[in-house]
Amino acid sequence: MKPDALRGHLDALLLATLDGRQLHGYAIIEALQQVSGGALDLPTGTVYPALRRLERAGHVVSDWSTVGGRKRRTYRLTQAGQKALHAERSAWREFTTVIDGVLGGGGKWAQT
Amino acid sequence: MKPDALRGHLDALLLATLDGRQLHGYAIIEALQQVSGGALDLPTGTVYPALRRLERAGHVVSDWSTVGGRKRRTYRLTQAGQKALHAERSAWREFTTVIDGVLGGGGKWAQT
DNA sequence: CGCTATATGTAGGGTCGCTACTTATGAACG
DNA sequence: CGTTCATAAGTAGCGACCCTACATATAGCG
Repeated sequence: MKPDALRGHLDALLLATLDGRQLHGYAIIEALQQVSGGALDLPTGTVYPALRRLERAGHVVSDWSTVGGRKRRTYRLTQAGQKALHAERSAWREFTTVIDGVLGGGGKWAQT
Repeated sequence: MKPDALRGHLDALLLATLDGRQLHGYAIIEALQQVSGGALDLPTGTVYPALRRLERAGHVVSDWSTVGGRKRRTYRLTQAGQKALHAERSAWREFTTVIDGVLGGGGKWAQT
């Protein structure tokens, strides 16, 4: 998959991954690898800044914890984040519908 | 639809619009408006540079013509463009499958 | 003549994911 | 004890690319 096809959809992935549970950054990356069957292998330089953006936007909050001497910043959705996730899902459906309409067309552009 | 959700998918739209016919830039914009029911209203500053990129890449070629005193640069797909369109369609299917898998999940993230 | 639709184009900016690098700890291995 | 690897978080800077705004030109209408 080309690198930045994700442009504009990364937030949705992160919010969805945090839906119903709390995870730290590293775990989010691993979770995305798993659910995508390895197709999504996001570098830390992509995920950490994105999480901070989401926190600045008020969509997630973070707590520090220390597990086995290692610091973990654990994120979870806020109510605004839940709302944002809902909005992202709608936007995604609309987006795919529009693009599918252009790409698929049903069989060429067939003006009926 | 947020403006640059298109990021990385614009080429696919343009190639698909030119599939099986030849159009000039302005007509491409109108065609995309029509097939998307108005959801896609691309500014000329987006489309024209994109078409030149595609031409540099060898995916389309252009011919000048004058219709009613107005100059038109008419584009059509090359064989490489056809191939690229095919690749874009596959990439799009893969992309949506992956993102759908994360966003939909089937009902939360349900680790089975 | 002025205004709108048609038609193409350039300049500059801003976003955002990526590459590459840094820092730090615990565990395993010799 | 020292080296290396996995875990964990982070920053700096780059580059692609879509957008806003503007420039240019003609045809047609009032």
